[in-house]
Amino acid sequence: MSDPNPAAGRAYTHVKTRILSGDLAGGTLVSEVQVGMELGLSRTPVHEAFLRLDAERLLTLSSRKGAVITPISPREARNVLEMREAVEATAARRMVEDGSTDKTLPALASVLERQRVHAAEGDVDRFVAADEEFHSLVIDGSGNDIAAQFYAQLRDRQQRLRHLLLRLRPGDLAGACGDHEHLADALAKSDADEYARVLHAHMARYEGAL
Amino acid sequence: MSDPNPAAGRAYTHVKTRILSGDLAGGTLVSEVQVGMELGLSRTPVHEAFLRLDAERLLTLSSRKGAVITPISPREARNVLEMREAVEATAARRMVEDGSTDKTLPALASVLERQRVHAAEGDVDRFVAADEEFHSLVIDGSGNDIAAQFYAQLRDRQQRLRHLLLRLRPGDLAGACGDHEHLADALAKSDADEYARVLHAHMARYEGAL
DNA sequence: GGGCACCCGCTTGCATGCAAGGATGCGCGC
DNA sequence: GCGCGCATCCTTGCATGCAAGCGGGTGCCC
Repeated sequence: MSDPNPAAGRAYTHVKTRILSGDLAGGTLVSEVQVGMELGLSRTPVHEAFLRLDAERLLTLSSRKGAVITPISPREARNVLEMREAVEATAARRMVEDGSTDKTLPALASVLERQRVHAAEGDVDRFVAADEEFHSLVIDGSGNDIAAQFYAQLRDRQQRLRHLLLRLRPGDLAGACGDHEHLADALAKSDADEYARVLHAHMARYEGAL
Repeated sequence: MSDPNPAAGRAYTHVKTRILSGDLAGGTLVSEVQVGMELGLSRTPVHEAFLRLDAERLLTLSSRKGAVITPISPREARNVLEMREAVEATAARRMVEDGSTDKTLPALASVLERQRVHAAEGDVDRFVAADEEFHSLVIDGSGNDIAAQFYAQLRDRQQRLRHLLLRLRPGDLAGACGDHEHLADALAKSDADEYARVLHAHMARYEGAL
């Protein structure tokens, strides 16, 4: 996903990073030549990058006018969290149905352990990385490729929200760890409904924070 | 979505149609020049089309070898149906929470009526179109853009499955209509849980058919 | 006969040229 | 002063040229 072609991949990563970090604000008009100059590339690979980003709804190409960075709608946070919840609850349910939780539980425990350390140290960046890893493990464990594809996009959008809006308060970190512990427990008990309930509360915590 | 640029859009639609209809089987190697010749275009717009289709996972670009049509995995049907169920149940739940079912119910009733006619006439193609319209109305009614985006992709993938595998038996049409009636009723009663239950059964019906 | 190297044709990646479409701002007419 | 039209600059859409990577087939050598 990160090096399909040297030039096009570089352009893609460059622009995407700037969008997700909030460096390029919504509504900004960017041109292919401009980005190309910055990276020493011609328009072609930049155009490719723009097409991919357009498919991800991170910008909108309008013919012969340029590309405008998609503004974040007020409903974006709710939309993202709702979809994350839907996808992940379904993934957990499938793992329970298939009896394949055993393959994922050890990895979850390992991530959770690291996450607790980062929470204690107040290392928010690593904490967030571990948080994402935890949820991704569940998605991947389900074996549903489409869920994984969707989840990757949702992760991007949430990253963009995180940079735009406030950072998590350190006090929330411990609570999130507790949530994850409950989630892992629910999986260990093969209780998909409880997983869904706890996940819903977990998302509500984030929604409150945004 | 269907005419971003004249040439690139034509190439995109052309190739996508052939993939979804099963005309281009999984594993087939297609080249840009080949498609360009067929449509009287140069490689550039065809390349654009390929990039978009790659983003939708309908084909895979491998550098300097060509584009291979993504084969349908044996798990594809289950993956698609699971995600459809997750997304649509969430959409219905939001409509209930927001009390916005009233805006959608009349349209649902209208589609349902048409669908019954098509079922009675055994017009499978129109029936399927109405079926898709019904579900899309629910998704759109939720106002979750991301859900709509995901659902559109799922619809494409399901269309591909439908063409690859057996057609629906006419006997199923009436049953599907009954399901839709139940779904609309659940929405009218603002019972999101019942909607989810009926939807699950509805999807199981399709999964059995594949 | 078997194995290896090379060459050729295929493919795309990227740069560039040309032309068309849209927005802006200036100047003219009123 | 106000409004309209035009010219210009900006943007991208698409075609094409060139080079590089990959695979298949052939021919050589052993």
